Amino acid sequence: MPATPIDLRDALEDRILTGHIRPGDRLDEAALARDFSVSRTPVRQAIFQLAATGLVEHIPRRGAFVVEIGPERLSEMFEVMAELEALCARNAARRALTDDLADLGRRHDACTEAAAAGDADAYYYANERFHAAIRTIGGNAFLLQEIDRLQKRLKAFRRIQLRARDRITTSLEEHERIMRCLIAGDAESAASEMRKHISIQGDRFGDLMATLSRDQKPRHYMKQA
Amino acid sequence: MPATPIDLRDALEDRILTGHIRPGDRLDEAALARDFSVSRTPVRQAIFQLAATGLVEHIPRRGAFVVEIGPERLSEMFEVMAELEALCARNAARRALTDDLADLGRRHDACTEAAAAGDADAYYYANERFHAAIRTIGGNAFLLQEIDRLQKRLKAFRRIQLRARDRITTSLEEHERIMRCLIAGDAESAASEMRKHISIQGDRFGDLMATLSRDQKPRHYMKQA
DNA sequence: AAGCGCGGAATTGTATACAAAACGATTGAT
DNA sequence: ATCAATCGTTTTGTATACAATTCCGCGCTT
Repeated sequence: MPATPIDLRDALEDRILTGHIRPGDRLDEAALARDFSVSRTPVRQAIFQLAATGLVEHIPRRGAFVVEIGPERLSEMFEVMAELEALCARNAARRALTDDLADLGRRHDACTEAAAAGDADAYYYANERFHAAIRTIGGNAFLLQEIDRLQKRLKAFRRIQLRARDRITTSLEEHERIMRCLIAGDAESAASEMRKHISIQGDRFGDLMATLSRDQKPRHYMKQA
Repeated sequence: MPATPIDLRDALEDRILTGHIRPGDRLDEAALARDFSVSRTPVRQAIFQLAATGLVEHIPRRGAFVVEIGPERLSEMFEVMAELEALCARNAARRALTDDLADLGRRHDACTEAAAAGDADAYYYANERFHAAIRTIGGNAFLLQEIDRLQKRLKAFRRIQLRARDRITTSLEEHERIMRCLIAGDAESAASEMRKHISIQGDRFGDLMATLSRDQKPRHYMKQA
C-alpha cells in the first residue's frame, strides 16, 4: 500500500483488527508514517480518532497503545452487546414482514448446512449473516451503528475463534429458538433468547481469555510516572 | 480561557454541549484556533476526535459540522439509552447491597423534595443523581462509559428541558416503582420499569423536537456536490 | 433575464520545523 | 554494590508553511 490519501484511519484500524498490530502494542507515529508514506500529521489524526472510539488508548505524553482488554472488561462488553442484540430481536419480532422472515429462514438454513458440514469458518460467516439480518429487520439505524462499533472493538480479540464443535450445535439450537420467537411475533421471548445466546458466547469467550491470559504478563505503562 | 494546553477537546465539546455552538453549525478551524489561542493543529485533532464519537460530522473536504439529529434518529437514540439503563437496573436489582439501597433511597427523597417544591431544575439534577446511583450499583464499568457517551450526544439537544409539571409527577411515580423493584430484587421488573421510564422521556422529547423542528429549515450541506 | 463558466479568495489537508517532555544509560556518590 | 542524579537521545506536541480543493461572485453568452 504505497499511499492512502483518503482514509488512513481505516487502514490503521484494519491493522489492529487483523491482529497485525496487537493489543498492548504502542503505535509508533514515525514508523507508521514511514510505513504509509505520509507525514506524522495524518497518522496522528488517525490515532486520535481510534482513541476516541476506544480501540486505542492515548496517554498524553507517552503514546498510543492498542487497548488491552481484561477478562472482566470483555465480559462487560459482551453483556452490553447481548443487550443491544436483544433489543434488535425484540424490535425484529414486532416489525418483521413475511419477506423478512423468509430471508431470515434462508440464512438460518445456511447456518444449518455449515453446521452439518462441520465447517466452522462457514458457520461463523453464516452466523454473522443471520444476526445481521435480525439487526436490519430491527430497523434502528443508530443501534446498528453502535453494534458495529462494539463489534469492531471485540473483533480485535476474536483472533482466537470459537471453533468448538459442540458450541456450534447449541448455537444452532439457540438460533432455532430465536427464529420461532420471531415468527410467533413474541418480542419479549425473542429478546430474552437472543440475550442468552450472546451471553453464552461471552461467557465462553471470557473463559478462554482467562485461560490464555494466565501466561501473558502485563506488558507496559503504569498510570503514573 | 487564554490557553488550554491539556485538553482542548473537552473545551470544544463543552461549547457544543452548552449550545454555544449549535447543531448544524460548521466548526471553523481558523476561528477556533484564534479563539483558543492555539494553532489549527490541535483544533483539528479535537474536531476529529469529536467526529469519531459521533458528536460532529466530518465531511472530507468540506469541513466539520455539529451533527443535526432528526426526530427519528433521536427516538432511536433514546430507545438504545432506555435499553442500556434498563440493563443497569437489572444488574442493580441483583447486586444492590443494603447500603446501596439506603443511598439510593436518599437520592430518591431528594427527587421527592424537589418535586414537592416544584423546582424543575433541582428535580433535573436530583433525577440525574438518582439514575447515576443505579448505574453505579449496576457495576458494569464499560456500560457506564457507553451511557456517558450517549448522554453527551443527547445533551446537545437538551437545551430545551422538559419542565412540564405533570411529567415530574409521573417521573417520580416511575422512580418509586423502580425503587420497589430494586428493593424486592426483582431484576426483570426493574429492567422493564426503567425501560418504560426512559422511553417515555424519549417519546415526549421526540414530540417536542418534532414540534420545534417544524419551523426550522434544513440548514446546510448536501451529500454530493 | 437566466444559466454557464471562469478566476480569485478562503478553507482544508499535508509536510516540515521546532519546542518540550519522557526515556535510557552512564557516571558519581554513599 | 546499589541508588540517585544528570546528560543525551528519542518521541510527543505544537506551530507554521505550502499545496490542493472548494466556495463564491463576477461577467459572459444565449
